[in-house]
Formats: sequence, C-alpha cells, structure tokens
Amino acid sequence: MAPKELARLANNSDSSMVETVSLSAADTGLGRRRGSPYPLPVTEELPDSPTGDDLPEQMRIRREKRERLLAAGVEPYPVELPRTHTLAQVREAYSDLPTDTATGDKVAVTGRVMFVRNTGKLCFATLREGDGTELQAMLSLDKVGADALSAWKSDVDLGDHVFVSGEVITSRRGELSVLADEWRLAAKALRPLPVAHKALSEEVRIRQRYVDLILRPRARETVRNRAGVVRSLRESFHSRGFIEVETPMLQTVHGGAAARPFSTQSNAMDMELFLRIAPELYLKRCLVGGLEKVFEINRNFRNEGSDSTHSPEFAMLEYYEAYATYDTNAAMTRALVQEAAESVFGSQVVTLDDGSEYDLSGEWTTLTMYGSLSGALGTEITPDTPADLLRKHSVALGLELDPAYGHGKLVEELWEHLVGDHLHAPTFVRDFPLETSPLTRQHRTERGVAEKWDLYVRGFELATGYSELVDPVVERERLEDQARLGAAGDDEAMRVDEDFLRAMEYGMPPSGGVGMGIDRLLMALTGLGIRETILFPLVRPE
RNA sequence: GGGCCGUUAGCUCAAUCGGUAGAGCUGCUGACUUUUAAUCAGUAGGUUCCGGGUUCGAGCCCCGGGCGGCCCA
Repeated sequence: MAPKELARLANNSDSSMVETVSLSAADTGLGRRRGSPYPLPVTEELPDSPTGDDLPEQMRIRREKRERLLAAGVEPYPVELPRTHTLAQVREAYSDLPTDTATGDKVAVTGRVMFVRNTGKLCFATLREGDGTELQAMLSLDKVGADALSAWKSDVDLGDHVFVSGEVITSRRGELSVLADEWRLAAKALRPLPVAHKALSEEVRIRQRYVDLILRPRARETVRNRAGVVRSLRESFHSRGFIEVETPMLQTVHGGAAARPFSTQSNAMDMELFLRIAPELYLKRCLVGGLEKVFEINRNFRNEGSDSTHSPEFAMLEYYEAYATYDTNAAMTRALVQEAAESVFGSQVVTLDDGSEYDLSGEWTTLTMYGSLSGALGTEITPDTPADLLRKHSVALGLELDPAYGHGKLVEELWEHLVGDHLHAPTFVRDFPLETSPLTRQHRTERGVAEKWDLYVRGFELATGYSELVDPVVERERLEDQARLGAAGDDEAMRVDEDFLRAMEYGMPPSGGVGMGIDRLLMALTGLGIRETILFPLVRPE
C-alpha cells in the first residue's frame, strides 16, 4: 500500500471506526449489548489512536520517522531480511576471539537495539535477540558511507529491530561485534522502551508482560523454566506408560472439587454451562473405560479472588493410575517433582528467587493430620472428638471460624493454623477427616479418616493425592450429601453428576489419583509469586 | 467484604507548613572513529488517576469514584 493511502486511512479512522462498530453491533442483532454494563472496548481505545495530536513527544517523533521513511521509499517493516546467523550462533562460533581482531568472516544478523553509543564517525549499538543473547553492532563512516551512517543516527531509536550485515570482529575493548557493511530497519518501534536500567513497577510488568520480557532476562527465564517443568512432567509420565488426555472444560455439571464455578451460556443449546473446576470426574470415567494410566495438564477455573497464591484460572495436573494407592502415588509425585527440578535446574536442591536454597532431594517427611494436630495442641484429637470441643480449641487460639463448621472442617482449620502454616520442608500430610473428603476412600484400617494426603512445600499446598473411592453406592451417598449442602446454601458444594455415577456403576478399578497445581509447582521450584509464574495473569482493564 | 498505603514527565522517583511542580535516565540539537547504562554542551517535555468541594491560592486539605499493593476476614 502506498504511503498516501496509509495516511488517508489513518486520518479517517477516528470518526468512521466508531460508527462502523456501533452499526455492526446493531446490524448483527446483538441487542443484548444495549443492556450490557460494559462499553464497547473499541471506543475506549480511540483517544490513544496513532493520529492524536496530544501524543507524548517521544511517540509522536517515532511516528513521524515512520511516515518520513515510507515517504522516502524506505520500508520500516520489511517482509524478509537475509539473516545468516542468530546472535547466539555468532557468539558461539567466535567465543575465543582475541581483542581487536578482524576475522574476514561476513555474517548478517538481526536484533532489537537495547543501547546506542553514537560517536561522530563510529557508532555502536547493543543488539539483543529472543533468548537474551546480546551482540554489538559497529557502524563506521568508511564502511557504510556518510548517507547510511547519518540515516542510522536519525532513524534508529532504542527498541527498534535492525538488520546488520558485515564482518565479525572484536573491538579494541575486546567486544565481539559485527562491523557493518550495510544496515536496515527490521521493524520500527513506535513506543519508547522504558529505561533499561531501572526496574519496572510491578503493575507494568504484569499488565505489559511483553515489555517485561524485553527488559528483564528473569522474566524470559521464568517462561522457559515453566515450559521445561511441563515438558519434564510429560516425559516423566510417558516414560511410565501414562496416556495424556484432554477432558471437557465446558461442563454441564461442575464437579471434582469444592469451589465456585464460572458459569456461561450456550446460545445453540440454550443452557447454562460451567467452566470446569477440576477434570477429576472425567479422568475417572477414563479409568472405567480401561485407560488405566491417564494424566491431564490443563486449565481449571475457580470463581474466587486472586492473591499471591491464587489465580482464577490456573494450570493443573491430575493423574490417575489403576491399582495404585495413596502410598504409591505419593512416591510417584515426589519423583515427578524431583525429576522436574533435576531436568530444569540440574539439581534437586533449587535456588529460590530470594537467593536461598531449597532441598527437594531424598525422602520427604510424612505426618498424619490427627497425630500432628494432637501433638501441636498437646491433647489427643481423634475422629471422635466432638465438634464443640474443637470449637473451644479454636476460640482459645483466637481463630474466628464459621460456627456452621463441623468436625472435619474444624480439624482442617486447626491443623492449617497450628501445623500447616509452619511446614517448610516438603511434607506429606496423611489421613484427612472423612466428611471433608467426599470422593475419597475410607481408610482401610483407621476409622473416620480418608486415604488422602496433601503435599506441603514452604507452607503452601502443592498437591493432593487419594486412594480413590470406587464404590458407586457410597459415592452416590456422598454426592447426595453434598447436594443437600448445596441446597442449604453452600455454593462450594458438589452437585450430583448422574452420568458420572452411571460410569462408576460399570466398575472403576481400585485406583490412586493426584492433583498438582502447575503454577504452584513453579512457585515451589523458583520461590516466585503466582503472578510471576503466569505469563499473562488476569488483571482488571485499565 | 473491611482497614491501611500508593497513584506526579516516555520510565523510575522527589516536591518542607497549602504559595512558581523538580531530578536522573529517555527524547531533541550539536561535538566526538573504539564505545559498554559512552562522554560533553545546550534544550524540550506535565489534564499531578478521574469528578466534586474548601480556600485569595490545592500535587498537598475534605467528599465520592477508578486502578494497584499490603494486611485482615
């Protein structure tokens, strides 16, 4: 497209875009838009449009440069550039080049301009590419000529992508460089980069993660670490003969966990659907069907607040294995975590963000919930301890708990406060109150407790595992109890899923199941907050 | 949901008691053929988050709202 046409389109855009959007909304019969509390986002964006006269000076100047280049027939966004090497390849091939050396080797490289040091007739720029590798470009008057040199000085801003071809040399200070015969713009940046040597505010880091990624190597590293952890998990499963499945995220009945779901609407089916809070009930259907070792790594959604350890959408691993128990799957979960640490960080002793070391190696501590709670309280607590007595203990500790809590919930709350919050080393906590574990098998010998463990790492819950309940009659009773709680107003209670119960009635083999938060696994391995481990966390619109 | 703190130039932050809104980097102009967050000289840049109020005068005080952080539930 010719520059004039671009300019004409740009000049027209303000008024016509608003009308186009509002017309199309009306034309397509989206009448419900009228009652929506949310304004159309496009109209919100317009004041920020590129044609505004009130742009900050630095943005205006860059837009003017783009226009000027187009008018002069210089493409600020070329389709293709004849790159021959990545910056990393050049660095690797010439890692031992002595100071002030000319190789005679020609390369063509690209990168984002991170620093510029323009002297009179010799210019330096630090280029950076995706993996963080940097390489210096040098442009000298006698190599590129007066026109190309002055164009470099006037056209290139910090943040631009550029292409440089020339000889690989080292400078007099020893810096590996490409001494340019030719340079071109690869992509003009219209927004100024924040200053590279000051930390971005946390809000900008999260809202504009792309800027965070440009500026902060640690941000890119976190993304790579996460990918490495997920990859390690998959490899661990594949090496043990597990099959990866993807089960529904849109569900007609939500279940598998105690949490409030997001609800949405299917227009075609004219019915309410829920975003899943857990994949559990579908993975169990897989076991019924004979997929005896299954895992899923995917997103769950819970309609709850967000803080430093919770996100409304979060990635979850669940895996189920026929003829496994909560003993064998605890051992396997430990192996999964240790293999991930080994694979990504090369060690089972990881270094956290604050510089401290965290040891995940070897066997992990195992406690029982009632035993450790009894120890912490200094008095014996059993599944027979009356709720009233537990409530007295909680009052004595200054805990303000919901008076409607029964025995199981009280035990869990007391335990979290007295024991769970203080656990630092990786610890399995076993044998939970039966009443708060509706989908878990009753302990084979201990009365009143379920074969369930939680894995605590640095004081937060990383994973949970069960000997799964497979008796369809008991399962139905438990779900019906849950449904009664729901009818009584507990919006975290589970619903009766008839299709799930039907599947169970065909017979599910004795099995062990585990759920583990992927975001939390990253937190455990790196010491970062959850919003650092998620690339684009949910934030309110600006 | 409640409490506290924050919100100022492109970025990171100052601004005394209510009295002309500043700095560093960035930007712009110029100098410089070996720089490394280059340096030097000059210079520009503001709806102090939004809306009300008090006052001769508000970045600052009062009321309401937005967004964010921390703590509590």
